[in-house]
Amino acid sequence: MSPSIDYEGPTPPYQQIAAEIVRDIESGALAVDRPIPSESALTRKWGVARDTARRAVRHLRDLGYVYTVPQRGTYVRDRSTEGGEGQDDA
Amino acid sequence: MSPSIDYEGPTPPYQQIAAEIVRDIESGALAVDRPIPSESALTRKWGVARDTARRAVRHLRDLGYVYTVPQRGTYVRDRSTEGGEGQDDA
DNA sequence: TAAGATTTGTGCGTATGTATT
DNA sequence: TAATACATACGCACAAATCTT
Repeated sequence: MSPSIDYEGPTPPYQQIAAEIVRDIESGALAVDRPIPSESALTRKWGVARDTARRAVRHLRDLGYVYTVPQRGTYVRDRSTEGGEGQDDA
Repeated sequence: MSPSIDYEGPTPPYQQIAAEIVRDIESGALAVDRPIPSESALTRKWGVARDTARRAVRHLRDLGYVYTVPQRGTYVRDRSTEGGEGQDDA
């Protein structure tokens, strides 16, 4: 199913994209240590600018859902037992 | 003296700008809870794009040197005793 | 009350450098 | 050599909140 951005609501596009990826992670659609869609992929999939896709990825990193390997890609992080720095939410 | 960016070295411009502000903070030139130069000011002062100025500010935030109040400005954070989340460096 | 300036937040487009495959 | 992907940097624009006049 193709996602769509809501430009009217209060939630910024990059957060909407991040939320979608979070759902994919928590549902298991995106497994641990597997790459999430690239910036280009997100750009095409959502019809947004690269910066927006970048913000989404950065947001996920800030939330601790993923980790980025420079010049390689961004991967799903294991939030279950690895380390204890997992910030749950609010 | 007017600062200048070194575009040749390995240190990206936004980090050079951030480092300069860190020096101002640690020297006391920028006091706690006082605003650091705005993004526009940094843009003019260093002759860089706003994106670069924003990165510098974000970097300072990531390092725990400042905090940003939306639509207000970015201020020097008290890293001495307030809270214990101060990440010293590496 | 209103207008204007200031500042941050967000978005889009593009280019270059570097590393990996 | 080429495609892919990330990091960084440049440009521009508008919105929202704040502050000043």
